[in-house]
Amino acid sequence: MTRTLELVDRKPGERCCDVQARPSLTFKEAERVASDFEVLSHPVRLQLLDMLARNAGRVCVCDLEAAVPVKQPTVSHHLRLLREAGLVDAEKVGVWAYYHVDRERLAQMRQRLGDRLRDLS
Amino acid sequence: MTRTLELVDRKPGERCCDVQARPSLTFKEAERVASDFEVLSHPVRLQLLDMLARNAGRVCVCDLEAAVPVKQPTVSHHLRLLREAGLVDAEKVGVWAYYHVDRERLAQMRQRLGDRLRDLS
DNA sequence: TCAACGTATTGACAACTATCAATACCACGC
DNA sequence: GCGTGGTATTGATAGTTGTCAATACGTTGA
Repeated sequence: MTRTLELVDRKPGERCCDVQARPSLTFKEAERVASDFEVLSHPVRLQLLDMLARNAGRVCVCDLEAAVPVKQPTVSHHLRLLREAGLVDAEKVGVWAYYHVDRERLAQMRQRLGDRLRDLS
Repeated sequence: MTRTLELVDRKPGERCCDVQARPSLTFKEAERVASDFEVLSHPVRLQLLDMLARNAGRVCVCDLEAAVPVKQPTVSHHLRLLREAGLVDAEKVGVWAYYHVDRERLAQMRQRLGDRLRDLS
């Protein structure tokens, strides 16, 4: 509403618009939001998260490995990114590592992203 | 619930888990979702989208340029990615280009991502 | 102590992304 | 036509990310 454009009667060299639009999102805030989206922007990480979310308990790395089309070190790499983002956590039992989602952190992120998407719409 | 782990009585070489967890998300589906998240995973694109969403009408490129900490070709690059994702559209008026969000496409994406986030929680 | 096993890390490489200077393109007024 | 001004594209470069073979690490059973 702050923007009632008159698209006629403007010449090169003049202001293109009546009102200079301003961002309401600082770059720093945008960086924080972007990093949320970033961790979700890879298919393997989405598949891993999906498996962990659907399996109420814990899932062992070998099952995760079997479910995605990349090799073990790559799975480990993506699991690390998910851990660093706080979305999942791991527990070692004997030689095995069992992963599970951190439902609270995941809910927080979902809330943040939901809010942001709402603001954009 | 398909997963009632017994974390004891397992030895290396045996199955680590009772039930082999399976993904419910194919790699192809995951790729589609990931590409949605990807376009939102850069701070400059988020700032641009934010500006466009908040300004009911159209915003000219020079205002967008002034609002983000990158140079004109880079702004143009990010605007192109947003266009290719279908989230914004452009209109040329004289020498100027005015951008606006595609509310419908944005709403669709919001719906998709909302659904997906719900599934993950 | 040792060998076997599951997982994490390292290191190297390819692929991709972000960035900007230079330039092309196009509409405009003269 | 010509020059000017706004935007898009090109091309080059630097930085980042994804990938996997090789290896390290830690646990287990013998």
